[in-house]
Amino acid sequence: MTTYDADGVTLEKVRDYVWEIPQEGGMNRPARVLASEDLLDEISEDKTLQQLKNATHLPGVRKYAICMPDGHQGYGFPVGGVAGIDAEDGCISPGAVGYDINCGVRMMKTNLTYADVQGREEELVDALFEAVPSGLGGGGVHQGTKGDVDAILERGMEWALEEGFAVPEDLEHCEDEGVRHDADPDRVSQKAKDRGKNQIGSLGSGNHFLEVQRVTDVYRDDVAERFGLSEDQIVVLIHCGSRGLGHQVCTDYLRDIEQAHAGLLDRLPDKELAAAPAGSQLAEDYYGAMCAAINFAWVNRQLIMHRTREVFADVFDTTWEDLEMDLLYDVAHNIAKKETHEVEDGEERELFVHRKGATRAFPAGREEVPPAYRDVGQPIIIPGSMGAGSYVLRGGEESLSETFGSTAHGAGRLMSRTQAKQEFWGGDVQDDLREQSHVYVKAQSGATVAEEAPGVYKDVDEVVRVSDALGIGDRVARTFPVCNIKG
DNA sequence: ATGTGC
Repeated sequence: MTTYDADGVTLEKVRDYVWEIPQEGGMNRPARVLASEDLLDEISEDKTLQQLKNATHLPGVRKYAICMPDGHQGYGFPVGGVAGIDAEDGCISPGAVGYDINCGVRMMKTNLTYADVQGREEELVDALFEAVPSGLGGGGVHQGTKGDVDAILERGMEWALEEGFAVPEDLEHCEDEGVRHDADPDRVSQKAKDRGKNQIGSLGSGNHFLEVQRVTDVYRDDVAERFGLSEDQIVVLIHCGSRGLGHQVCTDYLRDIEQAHAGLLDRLPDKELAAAPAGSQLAEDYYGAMCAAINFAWVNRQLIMHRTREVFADVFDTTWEDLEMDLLYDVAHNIAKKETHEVEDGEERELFVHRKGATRAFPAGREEVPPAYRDVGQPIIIPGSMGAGSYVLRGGEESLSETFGSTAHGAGRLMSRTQAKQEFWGGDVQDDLREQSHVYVKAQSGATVAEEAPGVYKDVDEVVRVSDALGIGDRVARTFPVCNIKG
C-alpha cells in the first residue's frame, strides 16, 4: 500500500487523488484528503491534517471528514473542510462553518466582449471603485434601518426583490433561491445587527473583491452553452460575505456553546471545535442565527451586483438589461445546511453538512438544483488569485457519493498575511499585474494587495484539475481578470 | 474573515 507520511500523520492512498487517515483513538470515523501529491505537500505544511483528524472526533460525524484539494488550516477546522454530521444524534459546530458566514461568490454575465472593454479598463475600474463600498468598517450601498436588517435576516433576497434591488431571475439563479427559510432574526444579537446595519452592500477587506473578467477557455461546450458562457465574453465576479454581522454571530455562539456544552468540549481535542449537540437549544438557536447571516450575505452580494449593473450602464451608455447582465449563479462557501445524504451503511440520513471553504457541487437531478440547471448540474464558481483567473465548473456525478455533494472553493493560501507583507509590496504587485498581464487593480490599502498577491496562493489550475479528475466538479470554463477592486 | 485585541 502506498502511504504518505506527514509530520505525525500517515495517510493511506485509496486511489488517485484520494488519501485516507484511518480511524484510531478518539476518531469516530476516518478522514480523507482529496489531493494530488503536490497539493498534499502543501496541505501537510500547516495544521490542516491534525485539524481534519480532530474534526472526526465530533459526535455523529458520518462516513469521513473530508479535506478538499485547496485545504489549509483555519479556526479549529480546515478551510476546505467538509463534514456531514448527523442532525439527529450529532452536533453543529460554528468553527466548522467559519467566521465569515456565507462568504461566497457570484458570477454575473454580460454580452460584452473583451474588445469592448480594452482601452477602457482604467475608466471602468475607477467607476467601480467609486461606486462599490470596500474596506474595513462601515458604509454600504444601502443605509439600513433596524427594520431593514430584520427583514433582510428573515427574507434574504426576497427583501432585495421587494425593495427594487433585484429581479425575480436573480433569485432563480442563486443557491437556495437567495433565502434560507430556517432563519430566525430573533436569535441574532443586537450587537451583530448594529454591525450589519451600515454594511449592507459592501465588499469588506482581505480576499474579498469585485473583478471584471474575460472568458479565456471553454472545456465543455454543451454545458458552457447552457450556462450562457463563451470565449472572450466579459463577466463579473463578486466575492464577499456577511461582514461584521456574520462575524459577530460566530463570536456570540462560540462563546455561548463553549460555556453551555463544556462537557462535550472536554471530550474534543481542540477547544476551537466547540459544538452544540443536535436537538439542544443552542444548536437550534445557532442554526437560526447562521441562516439569518446567510440571508444577509446574499443581500450583500445582490446590492453590490445591482450597483455594478448601474456602473456598467453608465460607462457603456445603455441599460443593464441591454447588456444582458444576468446572474449565472451565486454559491455559498461557508455554511452548514440540513441535507439528506446516503451515509456509510447505505442509509439516508438528515445531516448538518458543514462546508467551510467548500462549495456545494450537486449534479443533475438533485432537487435543490434550480430548474434552470436541474438537467445539467449546478454551476460552481471557484475564484483564483488576481494573476491566475477563476473557474466555472458544474456539479459532478461523483460528488454525492464522495463529498456529500461538495468540491473546492478557491486556490487556498500558501502563506500567512504577515509573511505575504514581508515578501511583497502592494504597489509593485499592481505594477507587475498591469505591465505583464494587463490586469488593473485598485484597492483601499496597499497592504491588502500585498496580502493577496498571486504568489501567496496555491495553483488554482491544479485544484480544479483534481476536482475534475475525481468527478466531483467538472471543469466548464476558465476566466482571467481584466480589472479588480478590493478593500 | 473581522470596528484585526480577553
